[in-house]
Amino acid sequence: MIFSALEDNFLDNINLLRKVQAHLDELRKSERKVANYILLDPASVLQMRLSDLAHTADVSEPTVIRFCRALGFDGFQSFKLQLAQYLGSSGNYVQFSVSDSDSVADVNRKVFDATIGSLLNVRDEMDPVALEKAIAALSGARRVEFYGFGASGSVAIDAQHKFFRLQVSAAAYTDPHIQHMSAISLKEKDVVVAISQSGRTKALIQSVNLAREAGATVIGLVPRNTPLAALCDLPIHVNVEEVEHVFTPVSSRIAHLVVIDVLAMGVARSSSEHLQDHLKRLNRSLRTLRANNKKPT
Amino acid sequence: MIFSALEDNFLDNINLLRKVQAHLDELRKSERKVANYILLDPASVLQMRLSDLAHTADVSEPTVIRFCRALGFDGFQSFKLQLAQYLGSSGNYVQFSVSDSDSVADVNRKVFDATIGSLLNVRDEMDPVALEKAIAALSGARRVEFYGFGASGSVAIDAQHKFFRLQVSAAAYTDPHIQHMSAISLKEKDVVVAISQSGRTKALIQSVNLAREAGATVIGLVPRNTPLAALCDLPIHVNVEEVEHVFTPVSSRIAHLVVIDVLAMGVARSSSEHLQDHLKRLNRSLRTLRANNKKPT
DNA sequence: CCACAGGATGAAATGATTTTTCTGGTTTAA
DNA sequence: TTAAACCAGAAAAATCATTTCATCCTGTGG
Repeated sequence: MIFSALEDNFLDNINLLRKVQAHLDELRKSERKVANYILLDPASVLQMRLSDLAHTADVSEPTVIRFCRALGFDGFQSFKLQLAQYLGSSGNYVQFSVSDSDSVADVNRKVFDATIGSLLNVRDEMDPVALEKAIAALSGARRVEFYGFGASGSVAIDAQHKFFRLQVSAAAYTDPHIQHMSAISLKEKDVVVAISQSGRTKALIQSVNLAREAGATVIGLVPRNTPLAALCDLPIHVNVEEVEHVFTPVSSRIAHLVVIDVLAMGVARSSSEHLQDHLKRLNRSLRTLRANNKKPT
Repeated sequence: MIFSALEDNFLDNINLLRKVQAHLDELRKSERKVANYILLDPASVLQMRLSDLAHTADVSEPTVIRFCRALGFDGFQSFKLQLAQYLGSSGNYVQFSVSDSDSVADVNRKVFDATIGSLLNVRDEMDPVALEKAIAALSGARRVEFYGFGASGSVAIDAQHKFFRLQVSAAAYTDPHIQHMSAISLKEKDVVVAISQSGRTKALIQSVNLAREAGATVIGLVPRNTPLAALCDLPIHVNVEEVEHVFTPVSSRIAHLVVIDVLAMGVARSSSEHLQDHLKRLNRSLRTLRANNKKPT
């Protein structure tokens, strides 16, 4: 009972609809009608009064209230407010395409919102267990190499950057030959992070195979159900449904970057205070490369 | 009058609080009390009834209603719902710091949310006019070069990538010497995009100076009020307030990437159908580098 | 300096909507 | 088959938002 209460609380702020779904089977029959309608068209509920919803779901008004109470809310109003917040947080950021009539401000908004939408999706789809394993592997690694081509190449470089700062011996290779050469020289305590938006890049598959043969652990930032996902020791699934359209921005590389952030944060956390000292010193030394606030002459 | 109505409509779905702010001076004195309280602590309003808010703001209940109407809402309820949606969309994603007691799932959530929060901020702070000018400059450019160091280096590389696809002659330099050499060889129709998280990197300032002397147009993705911002022809301000803490992820580079996406989208839009053909062919040719769905042997 | 017009404000009445109570019906288990 | 528990809705009650209207300012012209 306590556990379920905690869980409720956890879900509360995350995903109301998921919570409704989860409670479906502990609801009474007619309350379930309400739940089903809400799941069907949550947005429309916002404009409704209690009696509207009751009528639409074909139940009486007290039933709707009992439904709200069953989910832990004070009443209908309080439920509606939560719903509004939830819809506000996830409803707005949708796939889109830019049309010619859009102003630059529109384009700006759409690109940002699409990116945010992707991030929200990826965030909720993330598998904490896979992350945990990956963080453990990275923390214990003797050496970490990041492989990627094209847009994922710059993700790899960025990742190298991040892990450098954590005093992890890191490299990023975006050239297939070098990748292969490096892969065959890996040892057991080494970790490879393979980054791919398609999950099917031939050269990368080959690098991963070589790395595994050499005994290294391979973490993959790849879409689910792809050849690369099947090949990695520790696949981290990053699924960004991208409409295949020239005017759709590619936000999957951004999702990848954020996942790298999560991994880096995890590694940093699991490391010693010694590292934190190091990071402070690093920040200080970077400052000498900067000009101060005076207008340059 | 029509214009203002349009503008209202525009702001409606974007940022309720900003809308309240904008209407401040056309409100009556006591209505303004309501507005001020709401701006002060919007979240608390959600739990309040009409009479609570009236009492807290030290006005009568009809006044609160008149305030809501003045903003174009049906009444108090409808205002509260909008507010809930707005707070849901931007309120949740706040700065944070990871603590030792956090689970990996928590870390994941926090890192994503912080990133999303930054993006929302940057999105709303973006100056469409600056963007428009930058897009115009890029569209007309003979050659585009991206300069950046460190984390901004990988942003530069990513940008080059993106613009390559648009058949723009693009280069990315992350080495100061090469930057300088390239900068002095630029011509008038060339464009440099200088990317910096700090806005004060000495070497980058120098490169920008050289590029300007050579006659090139310099676009800057830089924080406001920094030496680099002052130096660029077309500064695009990207302000990510980052708490200076080792365990805070650096999300400004992600904001930069999204801004690059916006620029690329803008350039793509303003270009010919010929380009769109090109992009389709490009996608097809990339496909040959990929394995198909069969499990690799 | 006063009187008056006009708008701004709040008290109280009104009306809408939510919530509670209670009763009739239905299932379940002995 | 019957009692017990449970479920659902009608109607009453309570709550809360909205409207009406009277009052109070504020500023202006006499």
